[in-house]
Amino acid sequence: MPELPEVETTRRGIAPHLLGVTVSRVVIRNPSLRQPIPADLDLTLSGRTLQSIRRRAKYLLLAFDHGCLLLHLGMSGSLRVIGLNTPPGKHDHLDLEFGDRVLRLRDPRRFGLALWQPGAEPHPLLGRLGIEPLDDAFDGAWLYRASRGRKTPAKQFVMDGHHIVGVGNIYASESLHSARIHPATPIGTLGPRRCARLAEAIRQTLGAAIEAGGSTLRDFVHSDGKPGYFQHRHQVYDRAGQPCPQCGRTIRVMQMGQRSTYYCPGCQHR
DNA sequence: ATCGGGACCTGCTTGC
DNA sequence: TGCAAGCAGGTCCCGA
Repeated sequence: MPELPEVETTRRGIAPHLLGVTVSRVVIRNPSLRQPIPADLDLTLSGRTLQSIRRRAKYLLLAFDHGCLLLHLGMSGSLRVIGLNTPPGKHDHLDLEFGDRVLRLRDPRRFGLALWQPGAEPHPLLGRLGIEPLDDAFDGAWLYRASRGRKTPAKQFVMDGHHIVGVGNIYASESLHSARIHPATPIGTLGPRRCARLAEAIRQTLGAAIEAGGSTLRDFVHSDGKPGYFQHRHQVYDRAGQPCPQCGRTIRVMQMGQRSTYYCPGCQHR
């Protein structure tokens, strides 16, 4: 499920219900995520008060005074705040109980993560992450500098979290379409103006999706509904064979780096 | 150093 | 209707 907009929507959805509240118990039903959930997490967190929830890339960082719980939703994860004693489903692997409410992690494919990082140091997994696309520092000049000499296709570059974080398969296709750049264009061949267009398209696409997600925040608790932006009509993603909303040409799909890549042969050029 | 491919998992859709 | 193949929004690790 989650690309950056859903992770950010999740953060905003759960934070008001949990900030400043003390963990009463941790229940691990199935520790087998991409890495095992630490078996002693109950011991680590019980009695501790949640200080903040931040996001870095697609990681959610739940900070306590003695360390930080890292959550990642992988391909299929989701988090809900529900009432205590709500019966768990088959793929509800982890509960953080906060008195009368529960933060529940569901993840059918189990590509997610729940890891504990003691102390104030950031977890090593965060060490090699690229720039946040919504940071002021991310702009056309940054992209131009970072991409010189590279032959990687533009789509793979913007999806590589060591360069730019949070741009997943959907928003990579959408951003490139918005910037009118063919996904296979070697990133290093883009000039300053196309770099500026692409950077702006990424910021704009992600920003709009977060805003759309915000419209469903009030339903976030007790709900299994998908965030609003997910019902939103994408311009090219998952629309192969349909007409491009911009120019009417037929949208195509190709494989790039094992992922389906949607583009419009009319709008997007190398 | 950079890049591509395989690996990790389950569930849903598609096609025979 | 049943079954197998193919595909899905992420990331890490390996080898060329």
